[in-house]
Amino acid sequence: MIIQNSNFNIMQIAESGQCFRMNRVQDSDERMKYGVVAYGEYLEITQLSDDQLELSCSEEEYHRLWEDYFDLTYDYGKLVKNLIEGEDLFLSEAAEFGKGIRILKQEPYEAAISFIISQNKNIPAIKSCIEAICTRYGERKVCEKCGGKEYFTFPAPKVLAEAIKEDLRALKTGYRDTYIISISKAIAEGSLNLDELKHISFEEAVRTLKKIRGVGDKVANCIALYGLHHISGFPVDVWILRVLDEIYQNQFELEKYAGYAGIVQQYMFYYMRHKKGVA
DNA sequence: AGCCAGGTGACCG
DNA sequence: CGGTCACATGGC
Repeated sequence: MIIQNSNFNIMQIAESGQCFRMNRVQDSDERMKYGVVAYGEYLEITQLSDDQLELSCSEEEYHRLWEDYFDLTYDYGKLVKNLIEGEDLFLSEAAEFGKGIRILKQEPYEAAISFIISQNKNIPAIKSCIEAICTRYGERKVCEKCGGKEYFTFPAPKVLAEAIKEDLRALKTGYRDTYIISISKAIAEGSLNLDELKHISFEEAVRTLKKIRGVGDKVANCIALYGLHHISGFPVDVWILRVLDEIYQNQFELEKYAGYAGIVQQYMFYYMRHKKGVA
């Protein structure tokens, strides 16, 4: 099916470092086409033009799943316009440059494991590690609508709860192996429920998340932002540190963006990496 | 060949 | 609280 949206650029979303299972797939044309696995399903997205995309799903599946996943009921256009017209030159440029980015609503558990793995790894390494985990522990499925494309779902907590440390190590998790098993066990046995954290305040959610082994302030903010859709989340990684330091001399006023700081952060991250020639 | 990567926990004063 | 250090391992 085809959708219209002038703030939806699939290449920008895929390169924005918020999800790790969205990859470019070859198209007969030179068009940007990406595939993503989420919620046990596989979807291909083709950018037909600046404001038009083709999704490889039925309308039923779109309304049941992907419309929410891509946060398509939120008006990013209004926010982008305000930032572009605002006083802050860097943010104005960043919003203009990344105006097709949206904050995805990923599965909380997948976001948690993904960002626990992300620490001290670069994005390509994170992606290959997660893909290896899905191939080893996920469920194999085939997408008939996509020419019989084979894919692996993200494993359930109870599966990784019973994983062997050495097996995880073989998939390049490094010292994070025990973190992965620990959080998975907590969820599998019911002492931790990530979904519940969607319905409490952002601050309280972060406080709870930071009690998990391997989850510090940065990862907690990532889980809150990308897995719980607490868009007040403002993850500070090495790139955002550079922005805060080099652009704002550590005088950035986060309070100005209260309530949607996570979206601002995403434009900053994407733009700074571009300026430094990484992406 | 080293330094860096969407950091965290432990330990220190 | 703020500073330092080890951690496991691929990317570039």
